Amino acid sequence: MTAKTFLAVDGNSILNRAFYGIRTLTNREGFHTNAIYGFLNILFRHMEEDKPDEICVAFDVKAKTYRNDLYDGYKAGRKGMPEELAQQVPKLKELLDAMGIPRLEKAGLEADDILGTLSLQATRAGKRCILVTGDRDAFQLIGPQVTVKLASTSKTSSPADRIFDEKALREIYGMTPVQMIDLKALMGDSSDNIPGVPGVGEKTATELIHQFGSLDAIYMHLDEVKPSLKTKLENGKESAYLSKALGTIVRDAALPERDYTPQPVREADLKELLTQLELSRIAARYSWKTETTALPQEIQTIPYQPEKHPLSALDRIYFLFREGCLYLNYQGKILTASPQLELLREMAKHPLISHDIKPFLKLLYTNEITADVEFDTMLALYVLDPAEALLPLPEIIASQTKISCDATGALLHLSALTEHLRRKLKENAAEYLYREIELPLCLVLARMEVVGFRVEREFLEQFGRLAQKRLEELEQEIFSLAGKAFNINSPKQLGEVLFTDLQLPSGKKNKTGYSTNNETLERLTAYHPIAELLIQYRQIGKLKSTYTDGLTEKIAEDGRIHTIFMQALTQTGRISSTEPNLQNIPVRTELGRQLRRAFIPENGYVLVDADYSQIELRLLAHIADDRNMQEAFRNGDDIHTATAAQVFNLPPEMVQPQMRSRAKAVNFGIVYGIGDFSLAKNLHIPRKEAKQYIESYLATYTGVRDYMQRTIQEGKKHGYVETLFHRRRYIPELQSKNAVQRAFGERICMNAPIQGTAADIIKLAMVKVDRRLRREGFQARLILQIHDELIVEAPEEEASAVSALLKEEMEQAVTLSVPLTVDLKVGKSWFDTK
DNA sequence: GCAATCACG
DNA sequence: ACGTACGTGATTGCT
Repeated sequence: MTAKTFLAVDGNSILNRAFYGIRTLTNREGFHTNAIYGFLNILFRHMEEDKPDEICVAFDVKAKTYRNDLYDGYKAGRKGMPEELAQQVPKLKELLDAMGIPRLEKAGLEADDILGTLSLQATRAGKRCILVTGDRDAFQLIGPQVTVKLASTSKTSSPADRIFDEKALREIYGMTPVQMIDLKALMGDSSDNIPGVPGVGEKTATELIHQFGSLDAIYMHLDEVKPSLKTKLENGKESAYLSKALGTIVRDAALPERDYTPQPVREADLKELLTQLELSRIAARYSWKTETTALPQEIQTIPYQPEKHPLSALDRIYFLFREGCLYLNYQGKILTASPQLELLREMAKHPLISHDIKPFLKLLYTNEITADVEFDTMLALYVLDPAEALLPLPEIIASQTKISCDATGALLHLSALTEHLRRKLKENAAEYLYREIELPLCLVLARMEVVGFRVEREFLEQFGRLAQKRLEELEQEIFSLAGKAFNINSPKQLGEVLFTDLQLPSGKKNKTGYSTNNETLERLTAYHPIAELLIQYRQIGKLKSTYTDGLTEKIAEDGRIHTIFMQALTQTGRISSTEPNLQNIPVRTELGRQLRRAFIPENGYVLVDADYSQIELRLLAHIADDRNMQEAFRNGDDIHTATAAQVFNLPPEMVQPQMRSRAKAVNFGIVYGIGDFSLAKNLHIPRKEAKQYIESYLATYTGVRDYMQRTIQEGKKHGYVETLFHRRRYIPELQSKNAVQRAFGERICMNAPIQGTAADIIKLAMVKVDRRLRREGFQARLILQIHDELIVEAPEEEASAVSALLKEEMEQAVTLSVPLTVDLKVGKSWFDTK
């Protein structure tokens, strides 16, 4: 049986930290709640980290302590508690009582004396003791079974940085816990008005302790100290011993040894208190059904309703946030400023309008500032014409409003651009797409970026070392087969080795010479053993450079990778992921897939992975209105088998694996606007045969055939194609004089509405999933989207409820002529969600 | 800064 | 005669 864990919290110290560390927060009546909110979050965090068997929160009592009898200057000059904090203390005590958390206070004792005494009692009872405080004085209490955790309100520092034990003390200060008392006796502590020895600061005090070991020893060996210091020490002797008495935490106070096991929560009382204080985020941690709990105040999009709220232009803030610098249009004047907290809070009182607002939203989220987002011109333009959204702002303004301006002047014309885009959205019937999908999604993506994906650095590094070893072995074998050393990573040098030195049959050429890509190497395996080695070398080299090394560099202080989602980049409506790209982590090969073991959830959490099954083919069936294909999906058939059965005119049970895989290739190809040449290449079959497959396919799915014709016609007629939600893509290639370009344009006509509608749907699902997770008080949060797949990091106990929520919101996001189905997996790593 | 290569949906 | 399936991002070599 392992030792029990006892968690003792310095209530006053933590309350102070929380009060000064968290922005002002009040309920509607103006009662301050920031210290309570911060205190409870810190308490919860440590309870989750340490899972203590017993807990005690200690408070000071407003009374003289024996220290005031010793020295009437003790803590003199310290300001009294501000009223905003003082009012929160009794409420916090009520809350703790309702939560069943034991607390303790005793006249004449300070909270750290209670911690000192409790920690000694706990040690004697054979328990592990963890002290949570914001005060480094507690280091003197450290012992073999006693550790100190310094609390902070920031979520960024890792728990390990805040845990102090004997070893840490030795490494950081080179001292034992007891020596910390003497250190302070010498150097004093201005915050408690402890005098110490005048003229002796931290540096001298530390040297003295290191040299002599203790205060007593110093005074026994005063002659060994240089004269100037000796005088200071002699004069300050009384003060030093007084300081030592003041700075020594009491460990033998008369406290009854009672049971500090947490008691059952008094639900009704706690709920009432939290409702009164409007601490819905805290309430959300308790699994009540939320009939009355108000929505946590967060960043939200707000509608444009000029008839209801005739806002003047001055009510809104038009601004740009670029490279860490804020540019505001304030009453017609351009202000440049750094994003200071005060300014952010001031800005957040107004409806916000910007071009590319996501980086600013991340700033608000990290500083827990709430806001209303009214318009983002980049996102509006993106749904109207994705090719334009990333152009420099002055070019956008010029092309949209015929106003010419420079980069600074652009800010002055943001309102004109906004009004113009509002009209265009209406014209294109794209208001829903913009206001209910793209704009709210921006808030979701900002949060996902801030949260990040936890990664196990050790795993990646070990993987990298193994890869490096294997690469070196392969390199030697390759050089020996090639008969010389060369740069394997240079396609040019490799081509020379393969096609000149070794005289292997060259195949495809590219712009610069012979191709050495994987397809070529596969072909060469029939001629020379070097090909197989090169394939391996390339694969492992890729894993090492891009994934092992590349990802390790991107791990942030918090142990997580924070990708950036580009929301206005792709021409189809998909989002992309950069720095690093988390949407192309290997999965197709077994070796590469192992890397996913590095992607893990926070402790006590799991990953929930939900992916749409065949969403693009289902959308093809719906959009093309192909009754035959719809039938297969409605029956729940395996679509590739069903396709093979139809095309080869066989009953499904007679379909052979090779037939299914060919049907699968055709199904994929069709979505891209396939040609016989490419299908032939893909399947390694004669072009004629490929042509035959395509013809049979289109004869089977006549709805698809007609749709392909129709969408190309539409594209040529209007110059653009649209998704179900009216996301537009203009296709200038259709006007090209180059037949290859025109054919490309036609394939875009066929593919963009399908790929784009799939993007619209998963985006809508993300907005809905995120909204429900927060409304219903889950701790779970979205962390990644990979085109047809969502990954949520959820506390273990929420896993099943979150799975159900994901499935429901994703499958029901839209109603089509075919069902959408979602597959779910839960695991302790991304690898385990296969 | 481009081309080649390869990782993903 | 021509080139040949949609959408992305990161790394490497080379000019």
